[in-house]
Amino acid sequence: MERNLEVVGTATPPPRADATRNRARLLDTARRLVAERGAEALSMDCLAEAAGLGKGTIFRRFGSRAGLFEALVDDTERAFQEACMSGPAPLGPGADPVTRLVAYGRRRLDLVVEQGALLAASNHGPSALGLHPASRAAGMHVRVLLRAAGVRADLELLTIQLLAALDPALVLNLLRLPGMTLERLGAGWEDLARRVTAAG
Amino acid sequence: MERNLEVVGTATPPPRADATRNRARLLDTARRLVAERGAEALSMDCLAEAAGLGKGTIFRRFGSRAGLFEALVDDTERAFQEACMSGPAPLGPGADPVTRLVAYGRRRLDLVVEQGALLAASNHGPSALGLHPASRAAGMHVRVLLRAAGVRADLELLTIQLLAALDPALVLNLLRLPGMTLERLGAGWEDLARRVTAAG
DNA sequence: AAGGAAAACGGACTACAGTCCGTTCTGAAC
DNA sequence: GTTCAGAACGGACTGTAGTCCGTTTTCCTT
Repeated sequence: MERNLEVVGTATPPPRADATRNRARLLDTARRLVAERGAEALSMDCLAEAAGLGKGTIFRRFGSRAGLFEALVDDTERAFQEACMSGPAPLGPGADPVTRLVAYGRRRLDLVVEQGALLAASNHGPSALGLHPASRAAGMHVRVLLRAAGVRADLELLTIQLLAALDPALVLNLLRLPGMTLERLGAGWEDLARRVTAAG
Repeated sequence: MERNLEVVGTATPPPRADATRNRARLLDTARRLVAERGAEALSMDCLAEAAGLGKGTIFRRFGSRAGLFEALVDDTERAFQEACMSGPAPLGPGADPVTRLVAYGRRRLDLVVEQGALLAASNHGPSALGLHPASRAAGMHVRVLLRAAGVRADLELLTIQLLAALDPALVLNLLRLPGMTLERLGAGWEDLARRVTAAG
């Protein structure tokens, strides 16, 4: 008898019951603590104690602090990605590429305002690269839009340069500056996007 | 008798001899350790021991780890800033603004390759803002060039967006990507700068 | 239902940035 | 030269992310 009837080749064994239960418990507790005291104040020791679990369990499950936050924003990121790929225009297909690119940045800025601390904390490493799936998806999306807009350039690089302007940590800090508003950032993004796509 | 003959008004008392000596000793030791083992491997405990000083002294002098690295790159940053303001073209005055902007980014990328780890470690906070003097000077310079190039936009914001593409941590990570070279980054910057300044 | 291998767990442990406060040193005034 | 106020120092202390390995739990096999 095979241990896995569905996939014979690269079979990943199903997670154990306690692993699943504890994962859910950690995420629930984390969400509660974040709601109560903010994302920055959430330490791993604190979470472990509040969830009644060991610290090692957190790191086994999520790999790092950033990995935990990545899991926390996973739903939102999936929904956002879905909206980009198959939702209504102007974010989804239907509008022209530049309009979609503008809408992408504006919606992204909204997201940062809504849950910026979570997003910033979910950034692994020094700066955004195409490592975690969410940022990989973002890069793909923007690159496709740029190509569709007829931009002829090093699209991979241009994409990274554009997305750097939407980096949650950067945006969060900008919003703390006097005289900086979400509207202004949105207008700035639109201007940048139009300039970059203007030449062709 | 006045304690300070030169500046009467807001007189900052001169630093004590031991403070000056220890500051120099810390910087020397730090430079040596960085040369031997790299910037990432330099811990403050380690530096304190190697310099034969207490850890408190480091923090009293430099405020933070980033502050220490800021002091370490201070010479280079000053020279760079000087070259931008009054050096030979195309970096300094003489060339047209767009050419200067292109040269600025290219030279900045060179600097990141030369001492990227130091620059990355000297970044306070989450992402670059106009807080420490070096980045304030960079912002001023780019903003002036954009204005001189006739760009009509939210220049403060556009400057930040452009400089985000030169962030040391980002650039350092990009260079680790397969197929990414300094030349490619330079070309990418040039393309971005020309696109942004094209519209007016 | 019993056995056992592998996965998951727990919490002590390490390494690190940054703080605190009692102690030491400097330099200016007399 | 003595004094002394305040600057500078030292290193123990705190809080944090992440690691390690002996112990416990799961669940497949028989």
